[in-house]
Amino acid sequence: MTTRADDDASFLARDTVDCLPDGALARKLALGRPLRVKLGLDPTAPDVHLGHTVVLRKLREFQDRGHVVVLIIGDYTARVGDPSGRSSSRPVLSGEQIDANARTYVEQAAKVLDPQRIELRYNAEWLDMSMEQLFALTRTTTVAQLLERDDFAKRYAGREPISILELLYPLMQAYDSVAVRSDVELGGTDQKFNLLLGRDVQRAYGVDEQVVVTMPILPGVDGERKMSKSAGNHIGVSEPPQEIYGKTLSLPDRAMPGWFELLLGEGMPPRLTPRDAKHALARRLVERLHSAADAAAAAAQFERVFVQGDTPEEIEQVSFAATDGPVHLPALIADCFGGSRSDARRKLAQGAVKLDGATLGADDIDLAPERLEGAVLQVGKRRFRRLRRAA
RNA sequence: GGCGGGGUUCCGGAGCGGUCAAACGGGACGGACUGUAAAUCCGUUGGCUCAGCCUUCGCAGGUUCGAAUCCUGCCCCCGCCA
Repeated sequence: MTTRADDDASFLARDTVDCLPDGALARKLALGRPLRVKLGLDPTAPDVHLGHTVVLRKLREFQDRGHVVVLIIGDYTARVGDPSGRSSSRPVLSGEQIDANARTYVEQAAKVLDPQRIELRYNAEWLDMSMEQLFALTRTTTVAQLLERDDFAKRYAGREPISILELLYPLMQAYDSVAVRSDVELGGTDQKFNLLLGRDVQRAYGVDEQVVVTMPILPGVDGERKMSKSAGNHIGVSEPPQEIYGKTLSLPDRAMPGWFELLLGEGMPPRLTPRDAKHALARRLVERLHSAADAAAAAAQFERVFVQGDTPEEIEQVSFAATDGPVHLPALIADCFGGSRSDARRKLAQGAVKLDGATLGADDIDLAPERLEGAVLQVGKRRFRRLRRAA
């Protein structure tokens, strides 16, 4: 016969990659108390993107069944930084920055999680330990065990540097599990090693071992690599509707089924053409992260700007200085859209700049203010500004 | 402690006395095309008062008509052996 716990377990194990060990989740659920489901966060990266939401959605399912999500802010590790040469991506952060990042993170995660059922913890609380305690922790694991991890193995074999601190990270993460008594830890499949190590370390400390749940990795908008901010192929959950919509449409068709599965938890609609399916996907994502009205507006604007080649309904206004003489266009473009004046000149030469729909050329360096007043300045396909003379 | 390899434009990585604002690849941006902010093709990718000028090749000096390239000192990084 199947119990309630078995049912819950099979529901929660749905679309996971690993749920280890076998039967462990059902046993935990059978305890009948709210489980503590852990997720560790890197406080250096406050930008939550769709890739993270795959794991967050699973956490939400736990919450909806009465369990508690324990978010751990890795403030201690961030404060220490990573001394190995390859670590420009791990700057040392101040306490205030970490707090601000954590707040921002929770705010963004709340688009998926139920903020009422989150326990927020900072790992400096327990990692700021004595040497003696550190020794106890490091004794639980051997170097060989750590070098088992795929990326360490590759780097070691390739004679690339691995700092002791990097080796220590998995141990610190594992100790987090000891400290918060986690029943379950979630992560992407790339976290599998660390999550399993958590079990070993918990056992060494005589704590009940956590269940390891891994989720598939979401590919980025390039359809190739894992979605990440550093790869520049991400869609942030806080991005404006228009951005989310447009970026979703840039997804290669072949990556669509995966996105439907991982983000919406359903198969791709079988009857739609790729084009309609992608628009439907984009709409659903904007609806979830913003609202139905925003989604409709984003769809309309996309149609207008990219299909019809028209200007958007709403254009940001910008004022230009009302000098006596002509206005220096490269300077104006640089001010409006960023970049250098030289870059603006190149854009002009490439026919990328339009004024009220008319393409300007490399010779249009100085324009009379009268021509600019009230006009729409466009650079490329998607950047628009309405010009107003400063009073 | 010993031996060896390095620090170049956003990233990776060529260049090793002039033809170097610096190959090539990636990324980014622009154009054409498209259902698409995809793919593909073409182009751009230090700054500026832009047919010219100015500032870049770890830092500081030096040699030379001329240095990313040679010399001296310094700083930093990496691997191997012990």
